[in-house]
Parts: sequence; structure tokens; C-alpha cells
Amino acid sequence: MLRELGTEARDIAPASEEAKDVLPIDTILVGDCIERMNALPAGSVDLVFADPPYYLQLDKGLTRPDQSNVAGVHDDWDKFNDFAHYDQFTRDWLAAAKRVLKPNGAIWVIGSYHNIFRVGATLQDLGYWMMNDVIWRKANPMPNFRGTRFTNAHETLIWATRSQDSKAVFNYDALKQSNDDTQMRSDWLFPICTGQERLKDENDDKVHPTQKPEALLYRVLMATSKPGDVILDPFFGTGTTGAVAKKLGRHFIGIERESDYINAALKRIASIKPLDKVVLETVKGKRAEKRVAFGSLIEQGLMEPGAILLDSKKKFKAVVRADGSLSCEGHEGSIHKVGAAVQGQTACNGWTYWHIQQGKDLVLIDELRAEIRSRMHKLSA
Amino acid sequence: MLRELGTEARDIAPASEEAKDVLPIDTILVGDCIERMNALPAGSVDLVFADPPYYLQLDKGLTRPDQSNVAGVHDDWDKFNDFAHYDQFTRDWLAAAKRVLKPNGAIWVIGSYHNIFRVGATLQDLGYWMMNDVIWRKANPMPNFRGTRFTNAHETLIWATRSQDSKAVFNYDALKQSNDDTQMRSDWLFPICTGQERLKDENDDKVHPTQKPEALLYRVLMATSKPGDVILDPFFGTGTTGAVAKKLGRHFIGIERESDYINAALKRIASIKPLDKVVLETVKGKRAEKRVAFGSLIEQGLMEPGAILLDSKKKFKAVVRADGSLSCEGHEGSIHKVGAAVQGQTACNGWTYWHIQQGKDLVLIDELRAEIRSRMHKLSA
DNA sequence: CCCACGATTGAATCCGAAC
DNA sequence: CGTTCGGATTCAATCGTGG
Repeated sequence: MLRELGTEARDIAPASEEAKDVLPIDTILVGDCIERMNALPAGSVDLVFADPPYYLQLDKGLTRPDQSNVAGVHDDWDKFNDFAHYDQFTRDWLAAAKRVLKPNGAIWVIGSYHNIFRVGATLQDLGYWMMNDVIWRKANPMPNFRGTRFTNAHETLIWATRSQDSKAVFNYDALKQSNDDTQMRSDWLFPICTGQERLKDENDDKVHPTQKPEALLYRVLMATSKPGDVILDPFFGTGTTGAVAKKLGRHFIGIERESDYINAALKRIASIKPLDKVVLETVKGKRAEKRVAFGSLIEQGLMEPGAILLDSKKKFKAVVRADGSLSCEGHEGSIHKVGAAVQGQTACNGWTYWHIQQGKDLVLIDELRAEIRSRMHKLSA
Repeated sequence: MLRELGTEARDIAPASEEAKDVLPIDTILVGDCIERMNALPAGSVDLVFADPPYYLQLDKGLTRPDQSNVAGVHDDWDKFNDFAHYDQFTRDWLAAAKRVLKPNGAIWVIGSYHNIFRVGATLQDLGYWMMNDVIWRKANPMPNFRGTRFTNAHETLIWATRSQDSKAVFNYDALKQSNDDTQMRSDWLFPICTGQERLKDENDDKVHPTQKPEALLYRVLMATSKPGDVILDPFFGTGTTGAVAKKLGRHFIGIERESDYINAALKRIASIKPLDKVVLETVKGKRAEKRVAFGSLIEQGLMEPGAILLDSKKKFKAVVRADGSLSCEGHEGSIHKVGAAVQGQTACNGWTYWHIQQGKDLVLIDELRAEIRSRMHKLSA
């Protein structure tokens, strides 16, 4: 029995007319992802983001040095008989995903060393074209409690297009702008999903054992999709993809089997407010010469897209856009460029010009940068 | 025609006698790596480090990083056949490597997204057991000149043992010590090989297009090998593995076909001076310590039968019996068993749980163990 | 209100020598 | 070979509590 669970997000972001007509936009489809994908029209989806089962093969329990128990992934959905079965499953869902992708569509898959080599080889076998493998470096990974291996401190994402001649969306300048005006690298640093962001049930247990951080999806969608695009997540879980897609003015289609996950995802996504169109406009063309790391403030949650920056006299108000650029009185660009423009000057250090209102006080954004640097410093080399 | 090129390193590092007798130690074998590996005795090598040819899908057939032809590929194979060919090559050399590895041997393979997924899946298919995938983060990667992808700023290494029940060498404590006393993570930051380290020919061109930095091999060998171990590199190139192995008191066996690479490697390795044995001593953890039976404290007069042991909060009092067992609140047995039982836990390290009263102070019985070990040490010296 | 401290937790293929 | 059991093993971040 297959149902469709819509959310109120359906009408918020702009979408192409044909997509609205033929696709269950901003909806969670209940059931097996292969069956549900095969029921969608071919060539209709812009991007797939998939977080499939990793097939961890954990047999025994694990305790911390203080004898406490580690809650591993022992769910049925991660159980397979052997690699042959896992490979077959992988081939099937990747083939189904390829069918629903538009000719210029692309896919992201995340995994660990347990499964990512099977996934990568199968992607290549099916004719997908690799663009990058991307490393999510975890700021706070779980240690290796037995001292037998290196701390498993990363996961691998593969970004591939539907075929070799697909022309993928890649917002190069926006990414560069948000990364100190240097090219975005293939190694990304984010904390794992904890704290307020981690969904808990009524018993204060985690709803999903492997919820991904929104910052990760934020970068994926900002990098390789446009507002109005349709993002399909065949392993929707608790809906991180949907939440970030809605926030960023993209449409999502989620597929999930577990009702507990679906219920949590629906509630979660309902509370998301999409960012304003103006905020979402990505920078086009070459950008400022000065080095800025402003975008990382947004990725790491120290500043919300749509936030207002003020100069010390509150004369100018600038809107922070999702890619880390500012918009103020007709000027747009980096914090430095806009700071200079509104003052009628040729140059300006945005870090020591713009403030953010915190209660009664104005706080210099340079203080937020210091916080970022402090975080990075702990992790360097 | 196969030759063997020895270097003067043969006699420098200590090696087991049997290895010296049957293996071409500290030698570069000329020719095809599969043939030469198959000519080596089975179960004779401690560690394999391999930097195999990349598979560049844009080219016809299998090429090295320098575009030279690896195998006689005459046909215009389609993609599937190309991958099949690369997979066959990968399976053949990985199977040959597995045969020459000792039962507790291990392998490292480095690659990029072009080939590492084929390599990883084949390793699993052949029964190797993954320990970690490790990310080499390049401090100074080549930028993506066309701005179409993320800067390819890393390469992936796979560390796997010969089989699931192999007991791999892993110098956990030495690594932790060298990493600011925290566990070594799976993401490593090193610059690419440039400057003085980069081998150049008479025209000042680089001898090898993908020479790896010695720092990378240094960490690999320090982490997963011991002095005297035999390291096999089937794609020896200009001999980074051999140079670092010699420096670190390990033996190497290199296999290479190109005489230009071999000549550069021979010259390079000849100039390496092995580090002194004393310098090569690493931090050892408690696991390396000899076991001390609790009863020996009594035998050696450090503790009297009938003595009282206390936990740190003096909640439990245990009586030491003449045979070295404890008795406490109806529980009896080893210091570990009783410690676990009184706490209601499944395990406990009695040495770091129980104390004896000395005057006003509580002294951990682990200190008495240290005294025993100190005495044993003086006796053996 | 702020700081110190303790408790908790996270996609994990997590022991090995002796008998 | 399997079983037993000694005893070795954790980092960053969040959240709650108490001073």
C-alpha cells in the first residue's frame, strides 16, 4: 500500500510548470525506493541525493572505556546476506535513479569504507560520470575505543552526473565566494549532527541512527542545484534533504519506508521557513579580490541567511544571502565590496565594518570569524 | 628477461633469518609485477604498499599516470570492456599480492576517484579485510583550472589486512604520541611532493609524474610495520617506498618495469642513511608490557595475605586471600572479576580499581604492579 | 548570570594470550 | 581449533546541575 504525504511546502518555492504537473513535488512517498522511483516519470528530476544503507556488518556489541554501551546501527534496513546481495540492491536503485534523472541531472551518494567502493564501482558500471569524490571530515567523530585502527573521522560522498555528456549545475563562483575567494576543495569540514538539530523521540532517544547534518546538505544543494530544482532523496529518513531543500527554495521528493522516520520528517519540514528569493540569488561572475571566509559563518550556523548586518551607526542595513554575499541599497557582493560601496569608498574591511544585532548590542562580525577560526584551529593538521 | 638490482642497503637493517634466505631483500625486481610476485615465495612479506596505475577513462585502454601504455590494448573497447579490463588487471595483481603476504600481513593501496572504487571493491571481493580508508589531504593541490568541479584536493588510501582474522601491526601508542596525545585520525594533511624531494632528470623535468611525498610513506610505515619488516611495492616507480623503508630500518622489495624509474630509484636509495636503532624505538603501550599476576605481589612480599583492598570511594572492602584471589560481599575471584561484580558491571580492570591504605593515603595497586615490573626489568638487564 | 564540572553520546566491520 | 578470562581502551561537543 503506497501513500503520498504532502507537506505545506508545495507552493512556496518556484518550480517549472511541467515539474508541478507530473511530479509529486514536496512530498514523501511511502514504500520501497526502487518501486516508487520506477513509478515516477523518466527524465524528470534535477538532482538525487542518496544516503543508502552502509551494510556495516557489526556483529558484536561495543563498549566505551567507561563500560557504557555504544548504540550501533543494528536496524533491519542495514542487513544484507553478503556483498552480492548488496551489489544487486545498489545496482537496482542506482539504475532506477538514473532513469528518473534529467539528461543533465546529477547524483550524490554518501557512504563509508564499508560500502562506498561498491557504490562507486556500480555508478561507473551504470554509465554515470564521476565529477568528484568529496570527503566529509568530521570535526567530532566517535573515537576508536579499542585503539586498533585510525579514528574513522570521515565519510565519502560521490558526485556524479547522469552520463559523460551531462552538463551539471555547478555554482562555482558562489562556492568560491563563500570560501575565502579560493576554489572550494574536495575536503569539507563539518561537525556531526548533535544538539538541537538531532531529532529525538518522546523518550529522548534519537529518531534515526544516522541523521546527517544540515550544513552538509546545505553545501551540496548550494553547489549543484538551482532554486526551483527538484531534488529526489530515495532514502529520506528523517528528511534532512527535504528540510534543506525547502529552506533553499528547492523542491524535494522523498521516499521512505519507516513511518517513524516519515512522521518526524513531516513535522520537521513543516517548521522550516524558506529563505527569501533575494537571499537565494547566487552571485554571478567574478567576485571581490579580498579574502573572506564569510560563507562559513552561514554553513556552521553562526549566522542565518537573511540576517541583517549594520554599520556601527546603523546607517546601512545589508541582507545576508545564502551564498554569503550581501545585498544593500542596490549593491551586492562580498561584505567588503558592499561595505565600500555604501560608504562611497574604494575599499573596506567588511569584517571590521559590519555588525550584527544581538539583543541591544551590536556585535562585530569579526568576532564570529574569531569563533570560526577557533574551531578550525582545533582541527588543523 | 628479468634482472635483480641490489642496493647496498641489503645489510643495514635487521631482518629475520628466513626472510634473508628466501627473499630478494632490498632489491628492485625488473619486470611485470604480477609475474615477479608470483615468483616470490608465498606468505613471505609483511606489508604491501601499492600505487597502481590510474585508469583514465578518456583514454583508450589502460595507461600509467604518464600516459605510457601499460598493456597491449589494440581494440576500441567500450566502457564496460575498459572497466572489465582494468578490473581484471586489478584482481590479478591484488591476488598475487595476497599470495605473497604473510597470514598477518596487510596492504595499502592509494588511488583517486578514477580507480579507487574498483580497487576497494576488488579488495573486498578477494577476502581482504578493510581496516580504514585514509584521506591524504593535499596542502597544495593543483587547482581546477576550468572551474567546473571542486578542487581535487585529496587522494584515498585503503589499509586492509590479508584476511578478516589477520592480526595487523598497528603502532597505536606511537601514533597517538606523535599526534598531540590524541588518536591518529583517518584524514592526513601533507604537501604534495615538490622542491628538493622531487626527482628531476638532466633536463630538469620530473622523472616520475606522480611521485609521492616521503612523509606519506613515513606515516604508513611507522603506523603499520616494525623495524626489520619486509615491505613489497609492486609499482615501485622512483622508489619512495624503498627510500623510506631503508630510512626506517625496514626492508623493501620493489618491482618496476621502466629503467628510467629504476635508475633514479637506485641512486636515490643509495644516498639514504638508515636511522639509528635507538632512534627507531617507539613508544609502547601497556599491551606490550608483560603480564603480572596479582599473586606475585604476595609472593614478592609487596602485599600480605589478609590485606584489605578498597575502591577509590572506600565503598567496598575486599580481603586478599593467600592464593591471590579476593573476597568481597559474597563475591570471590580475581581482582577484575570481583571489581566488576561489586559494581554490577561486566568488566573491570582490577589494577586501576582497587587501592590499599598506606597511612592516610589510598595507593592504587597498579603502583605495586609497576614496582614488580621494575624489578623484573633490572633482572633481565 | 556565569563558570566549572560531570554525564552523555556519535554510521564502529574495535582484544588477544593462555589454556 | 574453540573457550576462557585478564585487562586495555576515548574525543569533541552538548546539556544539565550546582555553586
